[in-house]
This record gives sequence, structure tokens and C-alpha cells, in this order.
Amino acid sequence: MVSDRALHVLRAIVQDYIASREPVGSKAIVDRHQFGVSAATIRNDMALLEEEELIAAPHTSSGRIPTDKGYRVFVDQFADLRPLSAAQRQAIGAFLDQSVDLDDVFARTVRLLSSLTNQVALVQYPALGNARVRHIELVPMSATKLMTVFITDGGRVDQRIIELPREADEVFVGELRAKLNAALTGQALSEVSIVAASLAERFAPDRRETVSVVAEALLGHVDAHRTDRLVMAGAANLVRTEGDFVGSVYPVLEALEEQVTLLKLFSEMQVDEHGVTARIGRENDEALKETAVVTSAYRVGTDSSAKLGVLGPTRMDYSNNMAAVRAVARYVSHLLGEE
Amino acid sequence: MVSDRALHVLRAIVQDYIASREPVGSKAIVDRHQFGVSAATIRNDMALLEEEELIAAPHTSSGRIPTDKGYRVFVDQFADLRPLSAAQRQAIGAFLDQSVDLDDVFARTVRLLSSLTNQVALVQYPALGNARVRHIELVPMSATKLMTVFITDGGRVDQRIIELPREADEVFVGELRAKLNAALTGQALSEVSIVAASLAERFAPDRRETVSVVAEALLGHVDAHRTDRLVMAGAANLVRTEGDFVGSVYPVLEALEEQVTLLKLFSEMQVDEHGVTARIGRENDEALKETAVVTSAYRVGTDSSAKLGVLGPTRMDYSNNMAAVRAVARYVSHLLGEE
DNA sequence: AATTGGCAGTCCTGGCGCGTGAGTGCCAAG
DNA sequence: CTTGGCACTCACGCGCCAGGACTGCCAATT
Repeated sequence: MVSDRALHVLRAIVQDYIASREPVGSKAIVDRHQFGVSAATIRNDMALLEEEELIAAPHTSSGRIPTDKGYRVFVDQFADLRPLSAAQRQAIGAFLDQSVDLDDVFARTVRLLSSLTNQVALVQYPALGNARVRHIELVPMSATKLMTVFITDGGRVDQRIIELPREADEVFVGELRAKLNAALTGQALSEVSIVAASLAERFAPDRRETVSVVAEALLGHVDAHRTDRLVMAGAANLVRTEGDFVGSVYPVLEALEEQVTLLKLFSEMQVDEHGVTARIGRENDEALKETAVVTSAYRVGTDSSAKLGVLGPTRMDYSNNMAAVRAVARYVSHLLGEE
Repeated sequence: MVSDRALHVLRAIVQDYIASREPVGSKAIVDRHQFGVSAATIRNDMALLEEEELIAAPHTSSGRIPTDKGYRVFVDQFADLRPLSAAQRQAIGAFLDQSVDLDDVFARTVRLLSSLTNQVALVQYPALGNARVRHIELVPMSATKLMTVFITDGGRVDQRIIELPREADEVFVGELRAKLNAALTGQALSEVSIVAASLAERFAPDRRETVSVVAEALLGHVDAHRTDRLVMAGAANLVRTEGDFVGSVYPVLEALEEQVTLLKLFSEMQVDEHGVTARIGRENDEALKETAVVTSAYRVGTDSSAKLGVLGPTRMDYSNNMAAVRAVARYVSHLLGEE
């Protein structure tokens, strides 16, 4: 429908608009790019692009800005995704290799992504749906308070404090700990509920109530592992780019604190063959209709995975951000996916 | 220096300005408050207050707004701090009582504070400087990778993955675990470094290198417990109140992400006899010079404590916010401070 | 000595009109 | 299909002006 040159005009408009934040006119294009044709010709192409709703004019006589659809075509057509420079790659490795534990990997990853892209960075904790129990620890806090610590082979640790129905001595706790680990260590999380249910039988009747309270806590741990969490950094960048929003950034920030919106977003995004995807403008929820989200997946362990990405105004540097997201996702996979 | 009535004029100005965000003039004061004197008299008092730098006029002929110093006097003189309503108190209890563990208490506390005050809420993790070791767990991840889990009696759990210099079998790990717990359980964190240093001697020479790597990891855990952390919620509220900042909110948000600034702030703030303190405007760091921070302390265990509070524009509802912060701090103390 | 009404003066705010300039749409010619 | 030319359209910045909300000061009053 639109000629090849028209597409390149679109690219020029997107690039110039991203660089200057000002509507770009036909004259500016012939000046800044080597099209070898006159401004009038460019104008004809622009009329075409406008008809296709790839660009729009804020008011009758002014330059054009890309529409959501325009950004979409730009991203699909011109996602050149030049690899990052060697120095940048090395910086990623050097920074992430310092991580001391899983939480730290994620904390560092968001900060890194945020500073590479100058956008809000998001990292989803892996679901670990098929993770296995590595170890269960019971720590008495007082006669009737017990802390349960639940460790999976993905390296995730959860703790929880429960109130026991009656007093439990050290010996009994030791017995319970031993039986729990014997029965559950190495089991998939999905098996925990089945095993835990049959556990009470192996204890004297007057202990069973206490055991089932503990079993219930274990189910809570499994749930907590299913429930995804997010870490975020660089929210200040949204305010810095406030001028790119015609509405307020307030609803956007609200949506960011409302993690459920973001988790839904991540779960809906399918990573394409390049390993990185963008969702632009109205393709998102109402609250995020003026933003774009660039996402990639990373692997954890052998067969578990989660997403990470950045969020910013639709007027963002897609090339750079997509390259950064892809590179970071790859490095994190390399870090956590190895066996 | 300033008359009693002048102080009440200051109070009226602060209250009206907080309510309307508009400079308040002498006429508005006689209309909205029962001073029983004429506008001209109020004007004389206002001239006095201006001389004392408690209020200022944005431009020659317009109402006055409080200065930082004016807010300070207002807070010191008129901190009536009416207790929250019974319904609000009950809501605090009902919400916080649902917490399942320590992290959850803090997560709920920030959300609660943020929604009670419509400001940014901050909760500092307790330092637990005099906490004791409750339990140490070692979990083999692979032949040369070991996860160390470090649990203190405050209920805090830390994990970390370390690389061993040579392979370690289950038996050796079990022995190490037993010896570590025998030597360290019940010890104060400050003792860990001393005990850990002498630990290697008790093993065969070819094990010592591995043992000292583990000992080093334990020191890392102790450090992590010393290093305070913060949780935050409601950053979106800052953007909502953006109109109250003459500069941008961007540096404020940056400072919020830079936790070190906030930790320094918390450590400098001394809670007064009412149990709650405010720091206003330029009393803070440069980046926070347009904000006010209301803080209170809460107790954890018997003798450990930390701070929590809210941050917002200097034009905030001090009475409400101070009451909310105090009530929440008290409830959290009640929750975590009990023995 | 404190208070008050009156009055002149200040300065922000919003509306109006106008020239300027960037950029478009269209057309007829190449 | 491309190009130069040309009329047309708006947003933008500027100066100007009237209205309004205050203040500061002063002389009279209590």
C-alpha cells in the first residue's frame, strides 16, 4: 500500500521526532536525510502515511508526529537491533557478576537496565512452577511460635511465622523437621499439598493439630512461590520525560505500584524470534496507553523462565532500548540458566 | 517578639494555605476565622510575621505563604495531634494483623501509611545490631556451590550462594552445619566474626580452605544485617502534588531511589517527647529542600528500634500526618516489640 | 498604644489583536 | 512520478490594557 520510500520517510520522522520531540516537517527531512528528492515529494509521501494513520499532525499546519501504529511499523520494519558495544557488554557482565544471591541479581538487573535505557526498568521474579523443594527448616521462636523456612532449588527462600495451637518442645520440632525433609525434599512444589495432607497420620493424635498447622504454612509457601513478584527501578525517569505525556503521568505511576497490572502485561507478552518484543501505546491497558513496554524473557534453571523489560513514553529510543533489554536478558539467562 | 495573636494569624495562614494552595490575604483571614478585629489589624500582624521571616509574599501585592520557618513554628506550637478516630485505629489493627511474616509487616505498613496520609511512606528495616544468631543452614546446590541461610532471632532471614574452592560431600556439609550451629547459635552478631575465625582449626587441613570460605560468607550475612534497608510506597503521590514544588520533583524522586540519602535522614532524626518529629524544607538535604518528613520510631524485640514516616511537600497536612505516623508506629511497636 | 477605615499604589492575570513563520495542500508544468 | 510555486492555515510570541486582589501607610478614633 505504502511505497518503500514512504516507509523510509516514516523512519526518518520517528528518528527525528525521538531526537527532538518536535513535529517534523518535510523541509527538515530533506535537510537531515539524503532522500535525493524534493520537499514536495516528501509531502506527498507524508499525505499517504497520514492516510494510513501512521503519522498525524497535531494541528493543521505543522510537522507530523508518529502515531502508535506508526511506531509499531517502525519497530517491526526497522528493528535493526545493533548489538551493544563491547564496552557496554563488558559493563553488564562486570556489574551482574558481583551479585551475591538471587535477590541481588534482580536488584542489580533493574538498576542496570534503568541506567542503560533511562527508563523505568522491571524484572519479574520467576514463577518456578516446576521447582523442587530443596530444604525445609523449622526454627522455634518461642514455645508456641515457630518460623518455617522454605528453600527451593531455584535458590529462593521464604520465611513465615506461625502460631502453634499448643506448645511444642525442641524434640518434637526436631522430629517434625526430619520427617518433613524426608518426605518433601526433592519433591516438586505441586506435590507438596498431597504429601503434606498425609503427614499428620504419622504422628501421635495429640500432635496432629500442630502438624496440620505447619502443613498449612507449607502450602502458603508454595503459593508465595507461585505468586509472581516484580522489582522496579528508575521511576524517576518517568517524571523526567513527563513532557512526552499529554495526560498526567500520575495514573502511570499508580499502575506501576499496582503490580497486578504489570504482571498481567508481562504474562500477555509473547517474545518474538528476536527475543524481544514491544507493546506500544493503546496496545496496552488504558492507564498505560501513552507508554511503550519493551520486554524479553530470561531463563532460570533448566525449564523455568520469566520476563524483564523497560517502560517509558511511546516516544522512546526503541533501537537502543530493545538492544539493551535483549542483551541484559541474555546475560541474566546465562547467569541463572546454567546448570 | 511576636504577639500571641500574631501566632494565631500564622496558624490561620498555614491552615488556609494547606487547604487551598493559594496565598492567603488579610481579608480571607477575617472572613474565615473569628479574630474579632479588622483586616487592617491582621495586616499589621502579618507585617510583623514577615519581618520574622515566618511568612513571605510571592510578589509585592498578593497574599502570604508560610516559609519553612513558619511551618516549623506552626508544628512546634500547634501540634495538637488529636488521636485518630476509633474507626481508623481499628483499620490499622485489622490491616496489620493479617501480616504473615516480617517482610509482610513492613510491606503492609508502608501501604497503610501511604493511604492514610496520601504521601510517600517509608519504613526502615530494623538494624538489629544486638540480634542473636538463631540458626544457620547450609544447602548444597551442586558439588561446588553452597547456599548459606542465616536466621536471626528477630525473624530476619538472609540467603547467599557461594562457590567452594573444592568439592564438598553431604557428610562434610552436615558436619560443618552441626559445628557452625553449635558454635554460633545464640551468639550475638558481633561475636560471629571472632568465632568464625577460629573455626577452621577444628577441621582437617585439606578442609580448612573451604571452611574459611563459608566463614567469610557468614561475615557477609552479618554485614547485610547491619546495612539498613528501606521499603517505600506511594511515590505516585509526589507527582500528584507536583504543583507544590517550584522546582521539579525529579531530584526528589532520585533521592528517594538513592536509599542512602533517606537512611542518613532517618538516622539524624531524633524523635521528640510526643514520639513524632518533623523535618521541614531546608532543614533537609538539598534534594529534599522542598519537602517535609514526618518520622517516628518503632520498637522491635526488646531493645532494637527503627524509624518510619512519610515524606511530602512542605505544604502538607502536618496534624493529620503526624497523628497517622504516630499511631502506626505505636501499632507496629505493639506488634513487633512484644516479647 | 492599639485599632480602624480609607486610599493610593503594586503587580499578577487573562483577554484581545496582530505580525511572523513554519509547514501544508494543491496545481500545473516538466 | 516529480517538482517548483503559491495561497492558506494555525500556533506562537509580543505588546497592550483592564480588572482585581492585595498591601502599605496615614490620620482619625478608642
